[in-house]
Amino acid sequence: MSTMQDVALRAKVSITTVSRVINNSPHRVNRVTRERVLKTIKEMDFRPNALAQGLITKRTMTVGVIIPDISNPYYAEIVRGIQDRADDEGYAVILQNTDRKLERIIQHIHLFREKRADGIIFSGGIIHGYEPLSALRELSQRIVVIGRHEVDFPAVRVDNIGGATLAIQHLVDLGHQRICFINGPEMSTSSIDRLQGFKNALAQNGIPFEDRMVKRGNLTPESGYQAGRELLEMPDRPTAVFASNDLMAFGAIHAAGDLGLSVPGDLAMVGFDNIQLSSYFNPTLTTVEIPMYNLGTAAMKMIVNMASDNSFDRYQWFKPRLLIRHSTQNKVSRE
Amino acid sequence: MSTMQDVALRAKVSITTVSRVINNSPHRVNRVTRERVLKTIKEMDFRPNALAQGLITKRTMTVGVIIPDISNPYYAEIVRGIQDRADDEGYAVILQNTDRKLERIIQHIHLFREKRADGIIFSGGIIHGYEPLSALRELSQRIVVIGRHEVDFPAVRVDNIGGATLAIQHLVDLGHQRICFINGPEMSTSSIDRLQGFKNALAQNGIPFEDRMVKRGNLTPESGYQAGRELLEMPDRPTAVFASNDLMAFGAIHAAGDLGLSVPGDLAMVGFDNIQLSSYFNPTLTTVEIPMYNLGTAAMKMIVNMASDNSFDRYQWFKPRLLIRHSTQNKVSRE
DNA sequence: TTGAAAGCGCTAACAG
DNA sequence: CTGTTAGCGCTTTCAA
Repeated sequence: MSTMQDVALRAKVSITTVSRVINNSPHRVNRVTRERVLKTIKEMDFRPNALAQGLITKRTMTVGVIIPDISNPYYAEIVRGIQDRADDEGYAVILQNTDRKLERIIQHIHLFREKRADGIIFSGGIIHGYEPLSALRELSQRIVVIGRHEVDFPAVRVDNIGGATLAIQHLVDLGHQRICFINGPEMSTSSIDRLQGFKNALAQNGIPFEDRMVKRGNLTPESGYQAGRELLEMPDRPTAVFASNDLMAFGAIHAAGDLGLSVPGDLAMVGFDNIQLSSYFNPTLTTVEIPMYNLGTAAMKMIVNMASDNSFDRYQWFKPRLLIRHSTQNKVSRE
Repeated sequence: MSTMQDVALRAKVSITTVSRVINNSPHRVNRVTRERVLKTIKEMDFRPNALAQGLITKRTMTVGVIIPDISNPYYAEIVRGIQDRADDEGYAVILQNTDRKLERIIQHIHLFREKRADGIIFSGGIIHGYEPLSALRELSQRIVVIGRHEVDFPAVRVDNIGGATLAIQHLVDLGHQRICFINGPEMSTSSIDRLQGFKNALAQNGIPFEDRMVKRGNLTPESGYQAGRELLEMPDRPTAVFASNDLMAFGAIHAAGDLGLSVPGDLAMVGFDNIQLSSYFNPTLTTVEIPMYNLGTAAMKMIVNMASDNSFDRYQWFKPRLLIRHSTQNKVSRE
């Protein structure tokens, strides 16, 4: 692969001049010379070595993104937002999955340090005490987290407590009293917040909370199916189920079907996230919408702002919205 | 951020020695010295600068991945496979979406050249003549494509023609004669192959092919819905629809519902890919399974093999499988 | 077993 | 406007 040296030789200029035209340096370069260099570059199909550039400039135009799992449409959508924005800004994104494993998180952070990523975006809030993230504080790298975290970093957030409350209130308004909750993984901060919202809403409506009304899943349809089955086989079967994400809601609806129960006929169902398929599922899913794509673009934008602007907003909040669809269509009359 | 220089100074050894212990160089280092260096590195939380390393070694331990769209669960699953394998092998992956736009593909290839990615994995076969990919031939980078392409690169492939044939034959065996096809984007090589399989199967069964039986979508549920509606509103309504991916199949099923038609009661539906939700959708979707995750790991493995082994298999084939579920449950009696 | 020195490909003063 | 020079942080001969 050709180097700037090669270009300089062939264009009969110094390597410095080549550098200047490549970087559109403010330092003026004669028009004729510039054209000649440009032509040579094109002829040789020369591309500057980003490693060498980064070594000097201390900027790699790379951001690292750490998420639990790209197969989850929720994260895929966030990543899409990040990437679109990154593309616009000339950044490349390195993606890493953690499956919420602490050791992998740490390993990925090290990698991003070694590669001198300009910034790191961390999504999928987790509870692991202070350690892994706090290590980042010392770094010169820009950090943005999506969601709530133990450590105080610039953040893009959604009101998960409020979102869950919205969902439960909707169910209560429909007449439901026996409402169950399928929660997400315990290390997840969203799980904690959504459970909180669930409890708040019950309390506000004078409905007693019981532990057995809550099952835990790992955000997959499988786990939603499993949790749904257990819930629906309880003697005092719930009339409504709220799931911590749409994928688990789909699983639970499936479980209902297998038990001969229809949604929304025998059971109301509410999800969380509003992934693309929620409006195509049968029945279409009532859910609490999170603007995932915008979460991604906002986080990336923050990373960019941190470079230039010191007075950028450290926190950005997004409001969840309740989308009422067919899975909660029926009012409850009995009871 | 501390450098090897700093470590050397503090450990009272030469920078060379530090390098040797970091790289586990075959060149022997005294045990005591090594321990001391290691201790110092830990104390200072030193991480070698990958840019500097790459500049010299000409290896970045980075692969670029180019796909149409990470929000599509099909690609998300492939990417997951690539990443898991990359993690195991110590590679980082840079991900780029193209939305099947030629200019973006070219732009991303340039980026990977500048960043000196060791390899590039290209998924989502496209038809753009020779140009963008052929430019890659000259590169020192290792290239692997997933799917069929115009240019001959090491590849991981699936028999799309055979897969489509499987689907149609299943429908014919069920008694269907008026079978429609919702195809994918025209630049996509899979679309071409699946259409071919569709035609082949019809021919084999003596069913005439008509252009109007084929609609084109862009692989989203929305486009499947649209295409489904058009197909189902034809005077001689089809009794079965085959979609080029599961997402469009979901959309088409939704369209059927809106028209008061039930699947599989009034209409049989077959998809392609077997994304995770296909077995949770209502009805569960009969589909042609593609081992997406394995496609990803295989491609990444190939990239790795290309580094060490010159006799690696340039082509790897995966067989699609038909998964029969509820969306094709009913036999056709009328007609 | 250790270190000195050269240089990967580029940018950034500093002169001219 | 153009070029010379000194590194960026590391690996790799080559000596000692």
